[in-house]
Amino acid sequence: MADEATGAGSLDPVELRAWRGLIETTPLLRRRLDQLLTADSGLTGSDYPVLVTLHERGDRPCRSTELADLIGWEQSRLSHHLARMERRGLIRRCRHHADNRVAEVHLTDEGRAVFLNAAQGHSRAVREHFADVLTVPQLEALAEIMETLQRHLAPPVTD
Amino acid sequence: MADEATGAGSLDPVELRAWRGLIETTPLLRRRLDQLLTADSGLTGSDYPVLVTLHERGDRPCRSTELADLIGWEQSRLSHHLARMERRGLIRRCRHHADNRVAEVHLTDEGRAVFLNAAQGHSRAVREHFADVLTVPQLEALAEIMETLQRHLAPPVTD
DNA sequence: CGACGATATATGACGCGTCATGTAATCGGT
DNA sequence: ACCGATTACATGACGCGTCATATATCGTCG
Repeated sequence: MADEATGAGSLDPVELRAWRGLIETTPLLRRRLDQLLTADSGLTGSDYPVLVTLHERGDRPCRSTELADLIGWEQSRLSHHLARMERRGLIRRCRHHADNRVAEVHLTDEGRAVFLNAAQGHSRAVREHFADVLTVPQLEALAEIMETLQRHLAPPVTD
Repeated sequence: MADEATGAGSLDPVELRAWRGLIETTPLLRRRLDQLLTADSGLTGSDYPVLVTLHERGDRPCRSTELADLIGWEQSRLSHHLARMERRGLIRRCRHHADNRVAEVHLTDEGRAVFLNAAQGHSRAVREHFADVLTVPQLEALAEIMETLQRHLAPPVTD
């Protein structure tokens, strides 16, 4: 077994190209877009999904756990991030009247404004650095690939 | 202009599926593999490329900047990470005799051993959660997609 | 009512990654 | 030999994300 245990290891060339490409390129892409977003709105890449989700819900308040589910984050990650966002005045957390454990998350006026102001540019950036660079079949293939990978990561309950 | 500025924004459904799939699934995949790697070797996902690269170079020492280039990391990221790895006894840094600025990075015996011991399992995990889940055409498509994206991120010098 | 388990969220510690900055050594011209 | 520029690397501060744990509240059973 002392072949090339280089991490490349037992992966053949296509597998390796795909794997390394995915694992190396995705963070670069994310970072680039984060930088653009931050430059023109002061938001970070992590703020974005939170703001999108809250905005989509309009006035209906959103409890923390529910928000975490919608975004697909761990609860503690969300808690930390909400703390940072609250400090910056983007959101507010208030206690639920009936159940004092739950925190209802609200977009502040400023949060909403900043988000609305950022959304256009962000979408444009995603197009420019991602969507417009690929063909439609490539986008379809990518979407399917990601869905496949995700299905295998989260084995259906009671696997 | 007050259409759906939801971040979905001006992206059509395929674009959105592909984008969100990529941006959400990749970190999950990375995390899963990191957990497996850590569980069975004590290495983190970030240690891996460093060890691979040093191992591939065999005995030829590697200066810090060169290593950063090979891996594709920022210099300061590598410096921080080498500090952590050095603390754990995986690598060593020594000053170059001729040019006292450069730090030559060496794999320690333990580092090499831990890496060799981890490589098999890691490759297997990559197969299991990634390569084996996709078809060969999907792997090829993915590799090409990533190469395309990367080309567009790093505009050839003197764009 | 009161203890107890479950639920909702917060917090602390720690590794990771970025940006800005610091420090030391070398190079190049004069 | 000297001085400014450049190179190589380290460091500090800070936001991010995870894991383990704390805290408060609620539900329920006796």
